[in-house]
Amino acid sequence: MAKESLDDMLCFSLYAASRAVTQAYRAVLADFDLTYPQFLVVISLDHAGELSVGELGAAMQLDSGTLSPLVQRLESRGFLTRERRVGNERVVVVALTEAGRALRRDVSLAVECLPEAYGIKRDEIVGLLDQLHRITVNMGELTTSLRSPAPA
Amino acid sequence: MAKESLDDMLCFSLYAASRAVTQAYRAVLADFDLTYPQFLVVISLDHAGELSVGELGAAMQLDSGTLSPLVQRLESRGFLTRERRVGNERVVVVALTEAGRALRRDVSLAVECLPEAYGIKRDEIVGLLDQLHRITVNMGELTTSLRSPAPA
DNA sequence: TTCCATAAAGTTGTGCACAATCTAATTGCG
DNA sequence: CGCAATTAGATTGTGCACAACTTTATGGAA
Repeated sequence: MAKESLDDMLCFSLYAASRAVTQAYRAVLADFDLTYPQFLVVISLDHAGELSVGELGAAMQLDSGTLSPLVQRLESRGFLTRERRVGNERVVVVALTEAGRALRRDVSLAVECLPEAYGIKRDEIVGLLDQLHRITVNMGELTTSLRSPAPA
Repeated sequence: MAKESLDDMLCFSLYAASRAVTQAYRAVLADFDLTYPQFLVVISLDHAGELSVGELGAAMQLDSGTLSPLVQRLESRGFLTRERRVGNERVVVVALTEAGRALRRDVSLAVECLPEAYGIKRDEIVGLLDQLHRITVNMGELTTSLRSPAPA
């Protein structure tokens, strides 16, 4: 064995599929000058109402190093507000503005057509989502254990 | 409907799973000072013997804007050679050096343990790879058609 | 109350992704 | 041949991802 090609490696198939999907979203989101991660932030905030930067990071699996500048860019364009929580000034709470909610509505309509084009049958989707979640959880735990010191 | 959370969106589940897997690889590859895309280049070259930058791009689905600097970094560390093809000086042919092949062997051993940790049963893998390939192909075509002008 | 550990977000630096542009080599057509 | 169109890579600029570090705020414990 060994010498397998990239297409037989699950890690690469995931990497390629994720980028292909993101590119399709990018093509649609370009009309709104939104990047794909920015789109995810808008979706999350519309869903949750308001979230701290940390909660947003938990939802998207991203740290403040990625989210802070991303959220600042969306704030500077008027799509969301950032304010420190009274009683705990460390926490920055983020919420959509009315312009942000309008954007969410317009963008949702525009991307609605994309999931149909996956070529995945409706009855395959639930199983696929479950497999992807398992991979995400298991790899997250593995990464954590790889970084921890070996058992004392 | 609408108002669904990120975890129910296939695009996000793919994005999260891909990053989680890449992070596990990163934790292992750190010992070799290799990034995940650099690892994929080493695998591809070991598999194919030698490839032009364009062929490497076709295999990895990346353009020269990403590959050129990446390949140059690997060349500067002595893992591969870059030379223009005689008879067509536009083409740059890339191949592993002996050091590159040795790196491939060492890295392969180190990452061998990762696929077992996905938590995906052996008999699920083939179907999952097939679904991911379908998504990659279908989204690639959709992106192309979204960028082309409407049918004349 | 003072001080230290912890927590949350922001900052900095590197390397991808990708669009857009540029340069140079090649092809082909008049 | 002469030269416009094409092709292959490289370059430039923006924005993510992520590690490492800094800043500021909070919460205890002595």
